[in-house]
Amino acid sequence: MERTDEAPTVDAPQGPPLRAIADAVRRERTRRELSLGELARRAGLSKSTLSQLESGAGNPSVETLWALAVALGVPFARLVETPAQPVRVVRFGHAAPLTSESAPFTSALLSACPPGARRDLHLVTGEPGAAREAHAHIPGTVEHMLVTAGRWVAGPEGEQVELGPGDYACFPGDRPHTYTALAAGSAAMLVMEYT
Amino acid sequence: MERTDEAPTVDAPQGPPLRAIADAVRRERTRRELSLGELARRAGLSKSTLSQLESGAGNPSVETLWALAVALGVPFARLVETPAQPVRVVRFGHAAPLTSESAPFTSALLSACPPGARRDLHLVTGEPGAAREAHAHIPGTVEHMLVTAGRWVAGPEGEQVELGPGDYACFPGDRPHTYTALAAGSAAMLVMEYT
DNA sequence: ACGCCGTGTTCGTCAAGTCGAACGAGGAGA
DNA sequence: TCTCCTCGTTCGACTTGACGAACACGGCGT
Repeated sequence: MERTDEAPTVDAPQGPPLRAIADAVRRERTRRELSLGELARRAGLSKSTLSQLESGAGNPSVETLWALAVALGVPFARLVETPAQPVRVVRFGHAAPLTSESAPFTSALLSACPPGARRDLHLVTGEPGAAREAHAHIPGTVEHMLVTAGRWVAGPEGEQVELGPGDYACFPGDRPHTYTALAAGSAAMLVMEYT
Repeated sequence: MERTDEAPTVDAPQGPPLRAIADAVRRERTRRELSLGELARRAGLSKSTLSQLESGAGNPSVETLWALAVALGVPFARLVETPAQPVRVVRFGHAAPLTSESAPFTSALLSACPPGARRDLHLVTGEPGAAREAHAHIPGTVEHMLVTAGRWVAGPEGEQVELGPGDYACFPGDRPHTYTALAAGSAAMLVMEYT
C-alpha cells in the first residue's frame, strides 16, 4: 500500500479515518445487539474480515463497507463521518483549479458546499497585536478562511495554523477559536457556514 | 472478491455504485481540468490505479478513494453519492434490530434520519382497485413506506415493489409514483421526508 | 465432569488492488 | 518529416484484502 506521503495539495492530510470507521461499525453493530458473526452473515462477509475491520487493522474496499452499511441500515456516509472535523489547509497555488470555460479566469474549488447549508461572507482585517478570540458558535458551524493579504494565525484552540496570502483553511466553528494578524494590513475573507 | 450473494436483509441490493463512483471521479477531475496523471500525482496514486478506477473496473479501497477526495477538495461522501436514489426494501423480520435496553420491546432501525431533515407521518389505507397516483414532490423528498396490513404495490414509475405486512421500502418522492392496495383493508404508515 | 452452542480472534491460502514501467495516440514546434 | 512532450491505457510483479477453517474463551444444560 504505502501512501504515507502526503497529498501535495493539502496540509493536515486528514488521512482516512480507519480508526473512526472501525469504531463506527462496531458502535452501530452493538447498538443493534448484533453479534459480529451475525452482521458478517447479513452483509455477506466473513467473520474474519469484519473482525479485522473492527479492530482497526486493514483498509476495507468500497464493496465491503457498502455491504456493511446496507446490512446495518445506515447511509454509507455515516460510516466514514469523522466526529470532529479536523483543520484542513490548502496552500496557495495548490488548490485543484475549477474549469473556467476557456475564459481568462481561474477558479479553484476550496470546499464544495454541503447541500442545505447556508454560507455568510465576511471580510476581516487585522493588525499585529492581541489575538481576536471568538467563542464557540452553534454546533455544525464551519468556518472557512482565505487570506487575501498579510499573515494570519487562526484556528481552534490548540490547532491554530499559520496562513499566508492565498492560503485557505477551514475548521469547526463550534469550538473556541482565534484569529491573530502577524503583519500590518492583514486581511482575509471569512465564510461562516451553518447547517 | 465475489460478493454476488445479496445481503439477506435487503432486496434491491443497492450494490456499491462502482460505476457511479467512477463517473463521479472523472467528472470532478475534468471539471477542474486536471489530467489523469496530475490528479494521480496529487493524490499519491499511480496513474494505472486511477485509470482502472475511472474505467469502472475494480473496487477501490477506502484509502484510495479518500486520497482522491482530498486531492479533489470534495467531501468523501460526494464521490459515493448515487445521483438517483434507488428503491430499498427491508423485508419483515430482516431488519437490524435496535437495542431495547432489556425491555420487552423490539425496535428496528429502518432508515437513519439524515441530519436536518424533517419527517411527516401519515397513515394510509386502501382497498383493491385503481392505483393511487402521486405526482412528483419537491426535489430531495424521500418517501418511506411501512406496511401494517394487507398488501401493497408501491414505488416510483416503473420501479414498483410488492410489500406485505411488516415490509419496508423507501424511494424518491420527487418522481411520479403510485400506491396500489392488493388486499382489502390494506394499511401502511407513510413517512414523507423533506430535506 | 462432559458436550454443545455462542461469542470473537488468528492462521494460511487465494484473489484482487496497487504500483511502476512500457506502450500507442495525439499535438506543438522546428 | 522528425522530435519532444503529455495524454491515457495496458502489462507483469508485488502487496494486501477477503475468505474459510481452526482456534480459545465463556455460558448453559445434562
